Amino acid sequence: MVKISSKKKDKTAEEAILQVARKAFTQKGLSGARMQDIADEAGINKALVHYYFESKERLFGLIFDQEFEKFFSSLAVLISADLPLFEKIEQIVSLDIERLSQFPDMPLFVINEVSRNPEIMAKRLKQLQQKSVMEGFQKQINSEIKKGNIKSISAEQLLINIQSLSVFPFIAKPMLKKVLQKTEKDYQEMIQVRKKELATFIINAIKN
Amino acid sequence: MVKISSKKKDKTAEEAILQVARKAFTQKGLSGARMQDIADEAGINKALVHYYFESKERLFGLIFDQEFEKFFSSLAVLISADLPLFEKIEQIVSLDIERLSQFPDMPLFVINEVSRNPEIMAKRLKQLQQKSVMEGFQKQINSEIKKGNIKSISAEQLLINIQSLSVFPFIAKPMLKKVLQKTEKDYQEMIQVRKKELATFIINAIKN
DNA sequence: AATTATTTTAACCATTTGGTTAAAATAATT
DNA sequence: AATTATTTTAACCAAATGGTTAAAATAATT
Repeated sequence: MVKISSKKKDKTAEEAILQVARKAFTQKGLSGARMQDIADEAGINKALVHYYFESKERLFGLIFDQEFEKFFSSLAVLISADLPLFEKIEQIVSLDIERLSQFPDMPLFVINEVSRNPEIMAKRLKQLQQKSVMEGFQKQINSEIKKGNIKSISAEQLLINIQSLSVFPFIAKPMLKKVLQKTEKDYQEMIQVRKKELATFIINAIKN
Repeated sequence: MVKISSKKKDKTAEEAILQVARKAFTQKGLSGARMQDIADEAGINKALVHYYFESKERLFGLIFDQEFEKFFSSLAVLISADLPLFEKIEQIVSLDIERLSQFPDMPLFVINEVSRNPEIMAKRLKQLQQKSVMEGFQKQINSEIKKGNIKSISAEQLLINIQSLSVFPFIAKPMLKKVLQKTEKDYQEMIQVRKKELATFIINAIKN
């Protein structure tokens, strides 16, 4: 029988656990999340979590991999894309903010866990050939500098600037919300304004 | 006898605990830090930690207050200072990066704990009269816009941009270090370059 | 229908954790 | 020197935590 059957609305236990674990880990971190809570919220027994995922660390590892992927996926591709510099900046900012709006807990989670345990990145970063990506981007920038289109800047600093401007407002959201006394709706509107203005801000900063 | 006596090199137990606890909490967070570890590293008994600081939460609260203060202190003053806009931007960036170099763990710690428990800010933020500070800054910016010196931008967005560009490289340091394949020395040099270039970057972004 | 494999659970277990207590050591006061 | 107050410790404790085990429920296969 082709498995069209029975359950379909209620996802399998395995899926439920993953979904609940992601929420727990991204919000509370590795040390803050509780296996019992994950089991409870997934509506199953704690032993079943271990049955499917062995240990807290392994479950965490799976989640981390996926979130880490979200952080860097498509970014490397975009940086290497064959696009005019200013257009590339626009697309990176736009992509960043869309991605971050979709997964707001992701960057703080990844940054935190990498801070707690930097080694965790070693395995995950292998495939990304960062070096060639950065070199290519630097070439494009050097070319624009030589043409007199933009001021002198390193690919690294420009990239850090772009990511800082995109990511920080999501990482610091709860703090900024309080400091700026904004409601959730206000904050999201502010982010939308940013999405429009940020690329211009960056381009103005470097263009001659 | 005027207390010139005996101990002077070895700080009191209370001070030792605070120092060790700060390190533990800022590096591992509230849930990650262990009272036993704090006692061990301070070279005293765990009961003594409770004797001086009552509970983990209270000890944490003291540390948080101080780190929170570091985050915002002098910033509000500088924003309200009677300085030309561009000069003000230069000073804010400069102050930020010096402060962050001195307390590199502070921003991620504060952001994290506020994310975990936003209410924690309520009490601490009362005194800062943010509203008037922001309004004053907005006036200064509006004036510069009207004079045609800078492009249109809100005080909020400009401030978020400045803080993003300053703070993010410290928050994301372990990650960026790996991604950019930098040694500690390389990274610190990169930060120093930033300290010089950042104000210019921001000013270029807004000036006409 | 009987057997086998898979999924799920309840009941435990050892360790860790924040916290307490009562006594001991030390310092201050009389 | 004796008494009182403060600081420090060792030994506990209860709750929480990650993890295990053996049995029960369910699904798949024969």
